[in-house]
Amino acid sequence: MFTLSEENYLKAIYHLESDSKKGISTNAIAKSLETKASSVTDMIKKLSEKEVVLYKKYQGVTLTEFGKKTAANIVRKHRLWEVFLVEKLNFSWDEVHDVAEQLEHIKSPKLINELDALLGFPTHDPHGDPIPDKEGNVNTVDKILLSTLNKEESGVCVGVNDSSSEFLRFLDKKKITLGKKITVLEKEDFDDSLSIEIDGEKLSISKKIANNLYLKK
Amino acid sequence: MFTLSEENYLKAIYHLESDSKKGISTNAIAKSLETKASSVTDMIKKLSEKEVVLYKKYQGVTLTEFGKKTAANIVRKHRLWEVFLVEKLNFSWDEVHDVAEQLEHIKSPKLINELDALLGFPTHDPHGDPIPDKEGNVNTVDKILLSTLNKEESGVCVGVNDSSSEFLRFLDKKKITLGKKITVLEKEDFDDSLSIEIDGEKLSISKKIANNLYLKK
DNA sequence: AATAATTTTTAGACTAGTCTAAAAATAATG
DNA sequence: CATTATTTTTAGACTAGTCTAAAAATTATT
Ligand SMILES: [Mn+2]
Ligand SMILES: [Mn+2]
Ligand SMILES: [Mn+2]
Ligand SMILES: [Mn+2]
Repeated sequence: MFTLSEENYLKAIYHLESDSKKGISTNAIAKSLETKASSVTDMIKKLSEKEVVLYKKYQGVTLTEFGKKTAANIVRKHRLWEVFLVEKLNFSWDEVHDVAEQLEHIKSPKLINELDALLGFPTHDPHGDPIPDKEGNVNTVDKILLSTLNKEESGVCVGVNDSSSEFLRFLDKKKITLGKKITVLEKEDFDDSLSIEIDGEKLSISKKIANNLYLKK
Repeated sequence: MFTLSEENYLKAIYHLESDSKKGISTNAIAKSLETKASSVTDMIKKLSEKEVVLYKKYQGVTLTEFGKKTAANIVRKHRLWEVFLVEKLNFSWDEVHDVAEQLEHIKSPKLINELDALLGFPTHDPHGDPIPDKEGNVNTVDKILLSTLNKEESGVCVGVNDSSSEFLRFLDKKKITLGKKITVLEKEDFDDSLSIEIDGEKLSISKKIANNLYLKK
């Protein structure tokens, strides 16, 4: 069994690994958990004792297979709860994160299995992120950033890179939701902004937005 | 805000107060939380600082109004989650307690309001215990123990005194569920056992059972 | 009322998790 | 390659929550 704190560390390392491949640095973990490097070093030693990470001083950490499975299961719970909050409890996608952050630590295999069934075995959370299965396997889709599309190309919204409330509410305001088709009409060299078509309407989109919205061609 | 531990102490005191009226003793709290009296004394001081209990050395504690409201809110959450687990996730009434014990500490007013609505604003949990409203008010029903009924009298099952898995599964086996009518056919002076009628069938019930089943006349 | 039994509190210690400040190791730079 | 700069680890301290053992207060019993 893992403590709440250990679980949060595991999850942070899991997410950092999916981006960077190499050993995860103490500082990277500290930044992602808004804690201090010295605290991270302490915790890493505990996690290493528990055989969920491999650790050699000054070399960063890597999750073991056991660690990966454990972390994936926490992510699974987090995302299933997010679906529940949106589908059953009328939360909007920018309200779910903090609550899911708590709910992901509830210990009960039956609870999560039944929740999965209640929700109809969803494959993705409200932000388009894939839900790991019971074994910790994830279906990674080949999604690309809107900013990488060329003029005339189009795709369907499938996820966000930044899932802050601010960004999500911005998307809501612009009526950009998952599942909608976007076509790039124009790319401005000057400020890298885009002119896109969505819902048959023309919309101007900044570089920052285009860098945080994932599409599937 | 209260820590998980503080919340568990508050809830324990709340339940003990509803039985005993007077100041709750250190030992009683220790017993109910399976901890040591010295730990209780420490925690009581913190709770007293936070103005949720009144405390004078060697005199036991009483909840303040604020403390009562806070505790009732935790009980509210516990019982709403129990209803959710039974109604939506196919848990049986003997499986819900440990999970609800964790879920009751999740912090999110919106979560609990929406859950309440999803469940159709239930008034009682799966064990027949009343669910406090948002203000912490409880609808106490005048329920009586089966053991207090006289020969020929009858009532409807509305709750349990002991909510251990063992007792609840025993009731399941005997098909004694909330809402069913029970009539006392015979009272044995020898061992205080009862002969009852339920579902048109005759059943023999020990003193221990009769002391843990609540009826409403 | 005096003594014994019980309850409660205190004193001191321990673990988990965190922090600051300093030391050690690694990486970057001229 | 020698010197800086950065990263990481260690050392020591702090809080929350718990425990054991001993002291103090209360309650029960002769
Ligand atoms: Mn979390
Ligand atoms: Mn998400
Ligand atoms: Mn609890
Ligand atoms: Mn209950």
